[in-house]
Amino acid sequence: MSARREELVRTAARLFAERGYHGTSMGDIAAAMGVQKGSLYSLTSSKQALLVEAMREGASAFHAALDGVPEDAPALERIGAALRAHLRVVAGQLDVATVFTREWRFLEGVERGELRQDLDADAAALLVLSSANWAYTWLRPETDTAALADRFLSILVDGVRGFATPG
Amino acid sequence: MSARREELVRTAARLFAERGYHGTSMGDIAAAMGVQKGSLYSLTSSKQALLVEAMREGASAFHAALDGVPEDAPALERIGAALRAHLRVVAGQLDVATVFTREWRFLEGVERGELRQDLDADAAALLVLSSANWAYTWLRPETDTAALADRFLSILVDGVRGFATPG
DNA sequence: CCTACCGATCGGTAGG
DNA sequence: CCTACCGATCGGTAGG
Repeated sequence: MSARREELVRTAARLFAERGYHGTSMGDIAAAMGVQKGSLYSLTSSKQALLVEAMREGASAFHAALDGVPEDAPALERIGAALRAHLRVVAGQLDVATVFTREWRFLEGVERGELRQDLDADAAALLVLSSANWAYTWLRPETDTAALADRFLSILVDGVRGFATPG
Repeated sequence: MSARREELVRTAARLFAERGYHGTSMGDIAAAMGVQKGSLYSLTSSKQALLVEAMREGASAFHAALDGVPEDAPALERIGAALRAHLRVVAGQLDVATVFTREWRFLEGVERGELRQDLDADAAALLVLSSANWAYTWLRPETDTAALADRFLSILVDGVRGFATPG
C-alpha cells in the first residue's frame, strides 16, 4: 500500500469522524487531499471501500490491543489491562476509533437492541463497556489513559468509598 | 401542533435514529408517511427543522426528567434519581433519545474535545455519564431501568466487592 | 395532498 | 493526476 493511499484512508477517517460517513463527500476528501475527486479513484474503488478500510484499521488496532492482555492472570487484572489498552487506542487513533465506534452500522446489518443486554447482564461489565465506547467523545490525545483506566477500575472494585478525598 | 405533524416528527426521529440524519432523505420520510415528499412541506419548512424538532423533544424529555430530582437531598440520592430518570427517558423514547445523543453535532458547532474532561475530572462522574450516554445502543424498551440504575449506583459507591454473588 | 419541476450535488467513469 | 461528463438523487418550490 502506497504512502499516498495511506494518507487517503487517514484523511477519509478524519472527515468521517468529523462529519459522519453520509455527511462527507468524495469532493470533500479530494479537497482535503489537494486533488480533484476523480483522481481519488486510482487509489480507491469507492467511498464505501474507504469506510471499510478505516473500520479495518480500527478493528485491527483494538484487536491488537487485546492481544497484549495476559491470558493466565486474575480476571480483574485482565479487565484492567484490556481497559487500559482500549483507551490507549482511542486516544492514540482518535479518528479511526471514532469511525469504528460510531459508523459500523453503515456496514453491518446489526440493529440496535440485538446485543440484548438486560437486567441479568452484569452491570459492572456494562459500566466498563460504556466508558470504553463513549470515550471517543471526550478523550483527548494527551489524556493519561493508563491512570484513568486504573481509576475507573478502582471504582468498579471498591467504589468511590474506597477513594481518598479527591484533590 | 396537528396530530399529523407530530406523526411526521416521530417518523423523522425514527429514521434519523436508524440511518443517521444525512443518511435519511425527505423521500424516505415521505414514503414512511405514505405520501409524496413534496407533501411534507406543508407540515415542515425543511429537513433541518425536523431534526431541530426531534432534538427539542429529546432535550425537553431529559430536562423534564431532571426536574423531578429533589434539590435538597444528599448528593448520592440526587445522582441516583438523575440516573434513573435519564435511563427511563432513553428506554421510553428510544428514537428521540438516540437522535439527541448522536446527532447533536449536526446542529451545533461543538467540536470533539471541547468538553475538555481530563485526568482531574472525577472518574466516577465520567462512568455515570458514559453509561447514560451510551445507553441508547443497548437499552430496550422493556428494560427495568430503575433496577439497572440502582445497580450502577451501587457499584459506584461500594464497587463489585459490595455485591452479593450474582445469580 | 399531488404532479412536475428546479438547480445543485452526489458517486463514479472515460479518456487522456 | 486532470477535465469533462454520466445518470441518479438530493432538498425544496410552484401551482393546483
